[in-house]
Amino acid sequence: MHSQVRAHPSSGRGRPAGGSEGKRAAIVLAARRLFLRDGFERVSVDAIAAEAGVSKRTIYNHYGDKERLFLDVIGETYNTMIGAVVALMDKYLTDLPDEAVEDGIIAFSREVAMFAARTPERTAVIRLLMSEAPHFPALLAMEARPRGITASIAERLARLDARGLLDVPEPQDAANHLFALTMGQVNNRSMYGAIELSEDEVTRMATSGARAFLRAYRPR
Amino acid sequence: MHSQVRAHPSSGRGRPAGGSEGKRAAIVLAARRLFLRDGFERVSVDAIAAEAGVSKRTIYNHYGDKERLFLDVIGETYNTMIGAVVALMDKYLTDLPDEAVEDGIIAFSREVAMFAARTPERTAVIRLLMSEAPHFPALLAMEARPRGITASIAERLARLDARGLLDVPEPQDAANHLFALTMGQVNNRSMYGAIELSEDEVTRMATSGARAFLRAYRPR
DNA sequence: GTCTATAAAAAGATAGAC
DNA sequence: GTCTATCTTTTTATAGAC
Repeated sequence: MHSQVRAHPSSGRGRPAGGSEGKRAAIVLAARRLFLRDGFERVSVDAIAAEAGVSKRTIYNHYGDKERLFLDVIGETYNTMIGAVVALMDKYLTDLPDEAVEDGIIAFSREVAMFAARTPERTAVIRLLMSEAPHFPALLAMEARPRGITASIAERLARLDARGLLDVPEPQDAANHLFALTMGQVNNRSMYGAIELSEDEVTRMATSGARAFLRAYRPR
Repeated sequence: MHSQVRAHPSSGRGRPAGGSEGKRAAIVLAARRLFLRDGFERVSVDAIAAEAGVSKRTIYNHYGDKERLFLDVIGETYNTMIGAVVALMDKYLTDLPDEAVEDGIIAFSREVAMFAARTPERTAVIRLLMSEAPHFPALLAMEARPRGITASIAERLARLDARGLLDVPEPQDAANHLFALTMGQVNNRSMYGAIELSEDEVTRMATSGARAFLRAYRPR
């Protein structure tokens, strides 16, 4: 059959060997790497133990079973990725000078689209979430999170509306549209990272998407 | 790779339920059902054999190994789904009377978004494609297909532009935008069907997306 | 072509020593 | 807490009869 997961035992060695906490961290790191790369079913607990440089029994002592380890690790990774996207949102779209709103939104869109296309951990964890959610309903508890992303955009758009720089009667809808026209386009076209997109493609998509957004929401 | 019904070696016509061709069809049906529901790794050849009502050995005689059966079945299912979407595109967006273009595009968007949300075979096969593509590079050969969908939209938009009913200088970009604002929104928000969306939610998303599209591409 | 029966390997989880 | 060694079940794939 196709290759089974066999990690190199050496790759996990050399870390602070001492305490229980160090081993736990090594397990999390190894599990994240392997789960994101190969999915739940294709990764064996043996492989995680080898990659982390601990025995399999130690993993079972810490987490009880493979499923719990998976949910723990993926949940944490997902939250980290959502946080990174929200941070990106907060970094841009703030304090745009009146005359640079349109350029600012275009630059923001490019940045966000490029981030979407070039952060393999983000795409991998979302692909994993989508494919495993039917088998681990607990994963669906995280569904509410992405709202935070567009909520963050909506807040900025409402501010731009208040300054009369955009015409955004429904900020939440508009935020969804900006998201769909930039990051959403990248997600769909790349199949969440399964298909590689060139930098040019991403830039063109984001730019044309942002321009369409501006035509729709520019004050008349 | 591609999966067509093989030419029957002995019989001239028909398909006796107990014959080789009948069994092959039963295998395909069972495999599609189980793979779409549970993914590649979670489905055993034993389970497929039981579901199809044939022996495991018969499956191996027909397909050689599990991977080939999977690629065959998923490839055929994916092509079928793409065809259904393109057919939907072709059904709408044609012969819109001058005064009903905007309403027609909104109706089209709702229809397409609802189809996207309510066709579990479509979402399941795309989720499967995304999650398995890294392990089966052959699946990536299908990546070119989705272009057919937006190309179909682009053609209609260009026609509406020629009639002066829309202002669409770049039909392919505009088609991508309409797709992103309707079906794309549904795909992203539902995580390709992993999260259930209410009918109201889908309708609201599609309607607001179509209206944003129209504001961006309405003639001035 | 199709079936029953059976390899051969790998998986998740546990026992018991230290 | 951690390790080595082992149990039990399930998996893919094949042998050989009909």
